[in-house]
Amino acid sequence: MQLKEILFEKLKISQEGIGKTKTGISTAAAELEKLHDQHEIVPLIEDYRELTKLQSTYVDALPKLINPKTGRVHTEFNQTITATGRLSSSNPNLQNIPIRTAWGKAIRKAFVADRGQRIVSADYSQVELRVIACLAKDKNMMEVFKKGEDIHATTAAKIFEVPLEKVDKEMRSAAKEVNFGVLYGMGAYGLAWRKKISRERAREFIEKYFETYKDVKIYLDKIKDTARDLGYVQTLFGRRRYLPEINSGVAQVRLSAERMAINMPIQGTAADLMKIAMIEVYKVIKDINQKSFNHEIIVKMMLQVHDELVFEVPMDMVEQVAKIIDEKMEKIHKLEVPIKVDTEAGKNWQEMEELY
DNA sequence: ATCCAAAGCCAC
DNA sequence: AAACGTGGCTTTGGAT
Ligand SMILES: Nc1nc2c(ncn2[C@H]2C[C@H](O)[C@@H](COP(=O)(O)OP(=O)(O)OP(=O)(O)O)O2)c(=O)[nH]1
Ligand SMILES: [Mn+2]
Ligand SMILES: [Mn+2]
Repeated sequence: MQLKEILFEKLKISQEGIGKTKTGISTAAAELEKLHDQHEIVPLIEDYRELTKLQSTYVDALPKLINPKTGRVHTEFNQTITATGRLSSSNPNLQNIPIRTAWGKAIRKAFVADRGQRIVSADYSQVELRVIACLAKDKNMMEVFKKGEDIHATTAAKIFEVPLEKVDKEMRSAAKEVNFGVLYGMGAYGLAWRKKISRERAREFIEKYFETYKDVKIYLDKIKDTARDLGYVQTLFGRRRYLPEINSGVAQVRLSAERMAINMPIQGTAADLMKIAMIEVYKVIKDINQKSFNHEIIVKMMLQVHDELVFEVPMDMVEQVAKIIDEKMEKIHKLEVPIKVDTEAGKNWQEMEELY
């Protein structure tokens, strides 16, 4: 029995303003939120959805996949799946471990370092914004990064209408969706719907965004033009994505291809930078391990999460190793803006403390 | 028993 | 007027 039948047929809750799917009425989380106060069952369904998702995908699944020999969960990193050059992870996917909600954080906390070890994580700061600032040679955006400012935080202050100092981690995270969404072609309608703001405010935000970063706008338009001419787009390092549908006569298909076209060079360049960084970081880690007692592998590169590398490091080496990794990643390729990496360490993947 | 599409949702 | 992108996993319901 489907949830939509219960809500809209049995309980006869109004369908006013509720979005549709191909087959009927949507019961997605954002739509349920609208019904939150319409019936006492709705908040319970929202909680149920979150909990069963986390239970089935992570709590039930991951412990079964612990390798008895290593005591660890091992993933596969796929190198030839994505259209942009990113890796993907499967069986299980360890690139989508929860972090957002309280229960999600509890799951992430289960990823712990071995005895005497610490988890070290190094994540590129605002990575695709830095990449696009360079590719577009956008004066204003490059200036922002040279000054060491934070566009996610700035956007959060605007969307939530609070002073910059009042922006917390959760608000900053929510602002990422706005920054990347707007960049990659989100409309005023979509922005208003996602952020629960008026269409007018959304429209104004997008307009000012591209007014502020007008070279970005010009650059994105130029990518579409060259995609139409050549039939492909490419990253800074020449990785290509072919997009034959960019010249489709069907507007929906063509516009979709245009959004793919503007995203790929940015997401792909960030992926290229990370892949090069992984090779270089591996080399220095290998050197460190070769100098260890009995050439034992003591520093381990464990995971890649698109713009983040996760390591296991002996606790007495954390500061030294983190510094080497951090510098290698930041200097991986000379761009016209500084590339910043945020490095953290902790006993588990949830309770991490920033280094330096 | 196996495959498939759709909806929904986790992450970057 | 509309229209962020990239993935993978689970559940459901239907078909082979
Ligand atoms: N199109 C799109 N790309 C996203 C989204 N979320 C993340 N990304 C991409 C762009 C980010 O630069 C990149 C890495 O994600 P992060 O969570 O590390 O964010 P970012 O590096 O921008 O900020 P940070 O300083 O690390 O908190 O992944 C999204 O909602 N839409
Ligand atoms: Mn990042
Ligand atoms: Mn990240």
